Amino acid sequence: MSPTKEDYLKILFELGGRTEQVPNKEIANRLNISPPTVTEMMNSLVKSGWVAYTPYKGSKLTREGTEYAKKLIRKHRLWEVFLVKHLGFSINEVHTEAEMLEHATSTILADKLEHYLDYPAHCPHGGAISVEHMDAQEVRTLHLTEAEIGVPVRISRIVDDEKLLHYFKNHDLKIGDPVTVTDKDSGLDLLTLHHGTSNKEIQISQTVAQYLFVEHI
Amino acid sequence: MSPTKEDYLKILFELGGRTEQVPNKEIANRLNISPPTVTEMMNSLVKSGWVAYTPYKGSKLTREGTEYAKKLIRKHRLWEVFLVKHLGFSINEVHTEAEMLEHATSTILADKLEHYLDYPAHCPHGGAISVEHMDAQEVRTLHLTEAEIGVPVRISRIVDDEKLLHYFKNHDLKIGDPVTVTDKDSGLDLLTLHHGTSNKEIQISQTVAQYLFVEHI
DNA sequence: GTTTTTATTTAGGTTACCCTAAACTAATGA
DNA sequence: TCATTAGTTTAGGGTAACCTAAATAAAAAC
Ligand SMILES: [Mn+2]
Ligand SMILES: [Mn+2]
Ligand SMILES: [Mn+2]
Ligand SMILES: [Mn+2]
Repeated sequence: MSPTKEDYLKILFELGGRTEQVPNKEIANRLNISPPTVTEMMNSLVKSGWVAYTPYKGSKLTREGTEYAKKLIRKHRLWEVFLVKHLGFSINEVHTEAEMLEHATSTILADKLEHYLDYPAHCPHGGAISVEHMDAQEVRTLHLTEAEIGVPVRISRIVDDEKLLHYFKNHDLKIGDPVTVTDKDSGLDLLTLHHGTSNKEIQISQTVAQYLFVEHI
Repeated sequence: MSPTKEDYLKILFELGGRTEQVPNKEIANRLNISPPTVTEMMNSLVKSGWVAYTPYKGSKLTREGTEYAKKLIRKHRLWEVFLVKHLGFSINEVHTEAEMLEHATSTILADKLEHYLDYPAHCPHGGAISVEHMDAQEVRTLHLTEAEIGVPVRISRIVDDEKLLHYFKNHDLKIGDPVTVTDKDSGLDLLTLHHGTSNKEIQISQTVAQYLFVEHI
């Protein structure tokens, strides 16, 4: 498996490809490549058994594809922990580094690294590290946009994208913070929430709020 | 620069390409690729300024090529130190892992890793890590085959190749050991040496002894 | 229920990195 | 010096991973 193909599987996983069919365009957007390239690659991934692809509908990961993606994400997150905890990188910097290291990591290396890090449960962005816990986290957490108004929740995960991380930092939102959604305005694409620790009112875009995951307290 | 091209530069460096012209065949042998592929790649490396190539004669690294190779080797060796000292890999295992990690390492990452490791002077195989010390080590050390008979020397570096490391381990030779060459037989390709610590006599092949570096005590 | 728009695929093309077979150059040695 | 051999290059070809332009299918709008 080439780094390129590994990244396709990972993106597919992140876009919900283990349960739903992901349209080509979403993959193309995420990876900044042209749609025909995605079609071509999906056919190739089908041939090697990682993906089930229905023309004009989209792609789903096979069981093998899902397993592969999870293992890759585990490596990615282990490196992130190492980079932040031991090398002193900031949370916003680690994604790019881990994006490369993940492809250069054997299973043995990942195992030894995990042992060395003392089996951390989450990456700096709140993502579950162990392959077994990834599904559980998926079930337990919900997008901030899905949280009911008035029900207190806790921020548990932030999708690790450079721009998003900056946006959330600028709005003083971080993992562990207790928040309560007080208003959702779809027309203005605005989500208003009450921030538990600072006791302040924060307004963020609903589009961006999709990438903030919370769980019930 | 692709991992492939980076490895070409590194091999060129290891084969003496910063001072002498390295013939295509040697590169082809080392990388297990066909000679025509090497010709093609050398032309490409010339175009980007890393290599000076004389058809039918061989390739030399330019100043820029040499610098690039050294930086890559530094990354390789830093990872080796990390893998052995912190993750508990054996000296024989680390080369393959580092061979991949080196290409996934930004300068910032290398710098932070070096700091974290507390600026080690050598990799587990005795190779100098700092770019400044690489040249000095090159000047100071000599191939075991070049050591004069009767003059005591110390093993300071072993070329990190899986098979070679096994060979040396099987013959109870490791970095730091004081040895004295007692006989060299070119016909039989044999080199006899007296091992200072164990007080035993050891016989190894001269071909292989080329990959053992020593310095005067 | 057409028409228009959007998404996807097909067709054809490029570059990087690999190959084998054949031609050629350079070194060796009779 | 001329023939053999070893090393290198040229010629031609393949796959992976990208692209644009054009054709086609599906969804949305009228
Ligand atoms: Mn990646
Ligand atoms: Mn993360
Ligand atoms: Mn390498
Ligand atoms: Mn080494």
